[in-house]
Amino acid sequence: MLSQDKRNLLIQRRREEILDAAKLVFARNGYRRTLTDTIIAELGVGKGTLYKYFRNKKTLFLAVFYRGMQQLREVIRVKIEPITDPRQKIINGVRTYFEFFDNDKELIEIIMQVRSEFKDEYRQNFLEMYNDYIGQIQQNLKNGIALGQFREVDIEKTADAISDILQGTLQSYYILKANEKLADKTQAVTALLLKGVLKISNEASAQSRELQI
Amino acid sequence: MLSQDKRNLLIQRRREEILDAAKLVFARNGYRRTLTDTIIAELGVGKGTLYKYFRNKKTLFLAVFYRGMQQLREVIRVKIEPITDPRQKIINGVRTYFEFFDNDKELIEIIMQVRSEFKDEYRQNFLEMYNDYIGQIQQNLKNGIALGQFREVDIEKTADAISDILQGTLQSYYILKANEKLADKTQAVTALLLKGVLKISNEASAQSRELQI
Amino acid sequence: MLSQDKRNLLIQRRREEILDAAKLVFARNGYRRTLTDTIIAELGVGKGTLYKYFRNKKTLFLAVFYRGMQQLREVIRVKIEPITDPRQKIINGVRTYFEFFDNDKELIEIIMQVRSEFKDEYRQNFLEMYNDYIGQIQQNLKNGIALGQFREVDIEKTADAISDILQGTLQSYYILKANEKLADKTQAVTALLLKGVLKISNEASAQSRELQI
Amino acid sequence: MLSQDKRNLLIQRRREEILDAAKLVFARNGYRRTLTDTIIAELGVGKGTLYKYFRNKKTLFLAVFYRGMQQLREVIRVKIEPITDPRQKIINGVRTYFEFFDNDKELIEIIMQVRSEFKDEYRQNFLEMYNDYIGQIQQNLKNGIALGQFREVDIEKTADAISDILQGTLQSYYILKANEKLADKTQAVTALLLKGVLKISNEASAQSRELQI
DNA sequence: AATGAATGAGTGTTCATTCAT
DNA sequence: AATGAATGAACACTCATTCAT
Repeated sequence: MLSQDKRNLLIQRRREEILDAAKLVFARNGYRRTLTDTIIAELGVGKGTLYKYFRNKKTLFLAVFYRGMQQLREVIRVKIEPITDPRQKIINGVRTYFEFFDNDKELIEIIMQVRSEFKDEYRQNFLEMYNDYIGQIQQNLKNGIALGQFREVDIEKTADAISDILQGTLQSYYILKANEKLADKTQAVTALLLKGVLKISNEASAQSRELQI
Repeated sequence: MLSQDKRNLLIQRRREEILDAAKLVFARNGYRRTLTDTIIAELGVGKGTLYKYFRNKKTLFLAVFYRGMQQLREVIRVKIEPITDPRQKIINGVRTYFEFFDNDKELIEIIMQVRSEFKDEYRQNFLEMYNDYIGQIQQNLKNGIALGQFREVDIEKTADAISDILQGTLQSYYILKANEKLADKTQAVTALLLKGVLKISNEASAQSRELQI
Repeated sequence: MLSQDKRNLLIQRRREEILDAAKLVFARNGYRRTLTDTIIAELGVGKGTLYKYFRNKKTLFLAVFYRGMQQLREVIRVKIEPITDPRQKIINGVRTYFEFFDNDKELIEIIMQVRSEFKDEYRQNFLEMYNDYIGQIQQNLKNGIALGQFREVDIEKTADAISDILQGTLQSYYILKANEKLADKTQAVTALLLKGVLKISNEASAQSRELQI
Repeated sequence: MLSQDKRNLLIQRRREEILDAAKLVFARNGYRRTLTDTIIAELGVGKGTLYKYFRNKKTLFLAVFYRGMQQLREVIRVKIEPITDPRQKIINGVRTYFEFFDNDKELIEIIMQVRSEFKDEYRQNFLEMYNDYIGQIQQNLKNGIALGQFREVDIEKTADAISDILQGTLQSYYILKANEKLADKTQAVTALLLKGVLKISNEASAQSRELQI
């Protein structure tokens, strides 16, 4: 009889193995086209084992997603939260976000699948991330404005827009399966976020009053 | 007996009716959860009729999608292509894009579904739109730079980033089902695209060289 | 296009065919051991057809049961209800009940299966039959007593006991698969119900007061 | 190290504990719906232990049943066999039978389950009980007739009918889950068995010849 | 041309039983 | 002797598509 500790360790390890195999197969085939048979074949375990660890296919799939989101949160917490300079925070935030997904491309597929297959679950998770993520962007904008670095933008809407450009970049990367790395887009995205396309902001700002927005 | 023309007209009308009903049901339930039975119930025709007009469920779904994309292209062609001033083109482009989807929210759902269910078909369509859409953004950036309005940005990557922010905005709108209109985001998105968040671009630009990007 | 009437007729006929095949297979193998595949093989139709007519296996099984109970009720209504003489009603009632099941032995199996697999559904049906069945036995006892034919028995409990002897006979017949007919038991059962085993009731009755009951 | 005797005693005790837990769970949920997991949870032992004592679920279930039948036989042997007066034997037999099941209601559920799930095993057991049970009823009828207490009934069929009324009473009690005790039915059942419903047997007997049986 | 009854391939999930520790 | 993690055979049910009328 194994000690309880050893047993728990093995169970935990097995759980992770299942999540790894499932992530691989779900990312390759999509949620619907993935057969539980394919996952267990990948794993080399019996079907009962799968169902011992996860109640059903949906639960397994969402567990893969939640684990990924947890890992993203952790990276944000470690690499981005400590940064205090608002400009630097945007720059590093964008790069870190992109690098995270460069290192875990399967997770992009998983996220896209969750969005369309389990919109409710995705929405809830998305809202939960507001604190760690959009909330932080908002705070960063506030800090930048207070320090005189940033223009007095509409904080909420601008934070949304910044979040959206990241999501959108991920999305188009997912669709086009570009061979380049996401992180290669850091420069262009960051420059756009920080400086926009206009040559001289102030002047542009003056002129834009004449423009019909 | 109807004349051939009249018959064709009727057939065309019936085809549109089917697409309308299918769009409604697909948007409401998603592609997978939509039953052909639900579509014909919405239509009030027999199942054979559906299959007379569309080879299968997938074809019908993609036809709904293609029709929507065609309509978007048409709007872009009429409302955006004629604009020559680069700044104005960005501003109006964003607004027009958002207003188009405010007027056809079901299409947002359809697009999101196509993306995850039929990635290949979506990719192909996406690439086809490059000429009308990303290609136009690139041309606009070139024009703006030539006219001295825009900074000398990396045209391809910046165009991608602009496209991504629109896609991302659509995406987050889709997820959060915000009650506000998409068009309400025009100001914030446009300001970000044009001016970025930095207070004084040139100065910021100078400083950013010190920043680690 | 078939007329609506003709269509309904065909649907009704098909429904009955399915019930017949299902009764055969359920009676032969029992509810649990019956595969839907076996039923459709017996029928020679596709599986979808089965599920078009009956929502699931349980519904189909209970439909077989309910149809049988309906037929029993009908036989009781036609052959037993009209009888007015209390003694004759008991005699004919027992015989009719036994003959009904001699003519539909599969139904005995179905009833036994329902009892143990779907006790709740059986109980409800049993209670519903009280009006047509136990209620009638009670009324018959009352009439017999009023006419001076019957002793002044406890009507409710005696009616239950009469019902129980019929159920029990069915039950033991089911278990022992006797080759003889149920109806052959009519004489013995009826004699017991009417006269008991004692030689002279009155005397016995007197004596039985001394007995410890 | 335990002595062989002590070990055997422990094994025997453990076996009884398993049977007790299994009876409880089988009676509560029925054979099919009972999971071996539920039984071991009730017991607080591992699954391997269960299978050490009983080859499989069916064997365990039938062991519960056989133990109950054995106990019934023992009660009959002790309480009924010694009775010599035929009338008293019927009266006490019915009461003893009912009281036995009042004291072990779970066994009623077990018996009903065995009947429909393992008809063959039940039939065999039923036949084995003929000697102790139906055989005894037949002998009692013979004795009653010889003593002049009982009418000259068809011994086999009447014995069957008497057995059937007991089975049927058990059955309807099982279905209706009456709150009253089975033993409360003794009077009505016994009266029916002994005296029937007719007021004056002899006269009735005469008249019944005119009746169509 | 329109209908809708019939089809049947495809798949997630359960749970009794085994056996390595 | 006892454990409980692992097993995998078994099976009900769905729904896009067809085709006879």
